[in-house]
Amino acid sequence: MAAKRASIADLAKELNVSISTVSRALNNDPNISVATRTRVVALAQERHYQPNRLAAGLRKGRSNLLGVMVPHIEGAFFAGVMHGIETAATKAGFHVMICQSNEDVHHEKQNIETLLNAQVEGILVSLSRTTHDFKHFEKVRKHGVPLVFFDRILEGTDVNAVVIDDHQAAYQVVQHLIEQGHRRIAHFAGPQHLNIYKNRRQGYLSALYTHGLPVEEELIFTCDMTLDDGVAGMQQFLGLPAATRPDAVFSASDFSALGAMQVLKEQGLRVPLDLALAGFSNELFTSYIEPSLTSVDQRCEQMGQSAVDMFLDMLEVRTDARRTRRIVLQPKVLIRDSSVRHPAA
Amino acid sequence: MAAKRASIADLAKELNVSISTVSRALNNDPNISVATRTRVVALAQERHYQPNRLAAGLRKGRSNLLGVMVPHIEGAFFAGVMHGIETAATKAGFHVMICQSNEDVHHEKQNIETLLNAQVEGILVSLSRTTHDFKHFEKVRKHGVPLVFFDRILEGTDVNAVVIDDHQAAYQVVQHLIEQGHRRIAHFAGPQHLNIYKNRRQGYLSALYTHGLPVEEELIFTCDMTLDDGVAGMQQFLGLPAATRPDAVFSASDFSALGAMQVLKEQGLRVPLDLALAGFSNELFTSYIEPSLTSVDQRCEQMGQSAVDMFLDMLEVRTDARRTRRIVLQPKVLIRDSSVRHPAA
DNA sequence: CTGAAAGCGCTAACAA
DNA sequence: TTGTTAGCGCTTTCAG
Repeated sequence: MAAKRASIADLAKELNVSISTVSRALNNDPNISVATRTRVVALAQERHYQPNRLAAGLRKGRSNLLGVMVPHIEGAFFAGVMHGIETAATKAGFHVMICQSNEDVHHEKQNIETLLNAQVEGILVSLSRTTHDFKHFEKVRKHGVPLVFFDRILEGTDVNAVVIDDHQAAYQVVQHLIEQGHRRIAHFAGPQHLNIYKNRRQGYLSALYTHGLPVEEELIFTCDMTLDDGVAGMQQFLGLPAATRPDAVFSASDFSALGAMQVLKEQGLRVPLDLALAGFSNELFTSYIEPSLTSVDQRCEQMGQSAVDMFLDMLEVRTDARRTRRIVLQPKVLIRDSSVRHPAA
Repeated sequence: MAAKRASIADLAKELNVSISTVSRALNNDPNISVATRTRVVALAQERHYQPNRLAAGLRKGRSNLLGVMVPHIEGAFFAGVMHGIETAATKAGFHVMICQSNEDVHHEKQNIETLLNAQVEGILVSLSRTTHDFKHFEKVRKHGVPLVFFDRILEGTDVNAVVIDDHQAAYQVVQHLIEQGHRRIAHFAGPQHLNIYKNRRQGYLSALYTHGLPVEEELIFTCDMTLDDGVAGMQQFLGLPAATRPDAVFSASDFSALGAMQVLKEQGLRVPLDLALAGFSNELFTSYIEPSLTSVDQRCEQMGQSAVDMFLDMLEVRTDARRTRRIVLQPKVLIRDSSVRHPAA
């Protein structure tokens, strides 16, 4: 079947008017009589006319495409951000083109190329875990394409970004742990070249410092934040002499916290009585496991929304692209059973 | 900054060759001398030339865009499918444009328009829960754009689709429950205009029938499959006279099963001892809650992959678009603690 | 209010 | 092997 799509030219011929008249009618140009507009619109409807965005885009130098690259789409966080982005972008008349880096710099580079020659008008990125340098993003700048990072950005770079206040969130979690009477608080830390893990670690350290607790290097386990890493980390902690063992663990990710919890259960240790636990990201399962896991809501939808807003701003004021901006969202600590010494009666 | 993007014409002028020569060099056309090709490629690199896909697409009547519409992106299932789609599409040289219907027919209609005039070359759809009729998809057919449904399709329609064998999966789950000694097996059923829920219900009924068990209408609770629905359903079952109460529940979704589990725990009832539970979808949390929840792996990645494959097929043999095809994937039942009477020692 | 015409960047005959 | 030319479908001056 595949009926050839009707074009503006087709409609024009059929109505005996010029191409530009049809175009105007269809684009709500004021310079056109109501009569002709009605005729045009009617026929367009009848012929199931669909404007060709490729052509319009080519002509106007716009594509109405917004590129998004995430490390992966699984998990509550990125799915939530994607939802926020999609909603905001659609409202602003943009289509969202999505791609995943699979936590791999190589993929990341390639995707940048791909997005660029799809003529996206902007790119929103959350870095892959294996990204240590920035060269592939220089190209984006050179092309004058607005670039907004969200959540994961490279430490020490000056880029437009929307992030949450990881430091503050970590600080609050650890402070809460201290208030619950814990004194030897351990930390599962992530790759320190990523802002998020660095800041969470700093927040952890700040809280200890402020409350006069010493920092014990042996209580900081740096890893990739998977469930298995959490298992390994907890096993390592349990291997310490009883006196130096932690009485609480603040993990920079929910998955590692879960791994730790599994180890504790296997060992017959009780959470939070024998050891308190807190994670990060408010993954769906944190509410459902037992005990429920204290975690941090990262405002994912809001983050997607803000990233799109920032992109739209940059689109308007292309000129002072020199000035970098940063939006910092306030996270929300969610206290749950895994960290409360005396659960409410 | 925003250096104007170099075009083929720019390169041509700078090299004193014709536009088509440059085009050929860049597209690996054999009809060109190695020397000129080298020169062209070199300059292209230096000028950070990016082909303009809008222009190429306009000319070739192709966009390299594949549209995907899902009800929402949260949850393990759709995220997994999206991953499969993105991977397969990228390999085939397509970009993925994503949009969500938010389980709302209205949105769904609108998104179809949007995708169509973005000139996508195909559309992959999983229906919104509130979709009861098909009109808005007729338009897609009329435009000759390949349309592939996955997972959720409308009952009684003849469309290209890739689904899992929900009937079979449900049958196996219920059979397993029967083998565990359960005799009064209840069912949380979803909206019956959707194939997936209808088939799961049929599978449930088949299993009962095959094993000589009666169907009790009061043991079938039809709802929207949310966590709250599961709570309500379980409460209703617990309200039945002791003698007619179910001893197992097969829920067509993990969330409802979880809701049921929560109610049981509150009531001090033990799973699976007092009542066995099974869900559907293999949501992440099903492995992590206690007891772990028996569920069904829907082969999400594979589904995405197959949907893209089907689309690619349709692209090639546009002619016999009359013949509809269906790919049926085999699901995998995951037996976990929530349904096993005597857990392995 | 309407039409003619140029051109966005690229590809693909057809010539040379 | 290279160049010339004609559009893909649309927007947008500039004339009328």
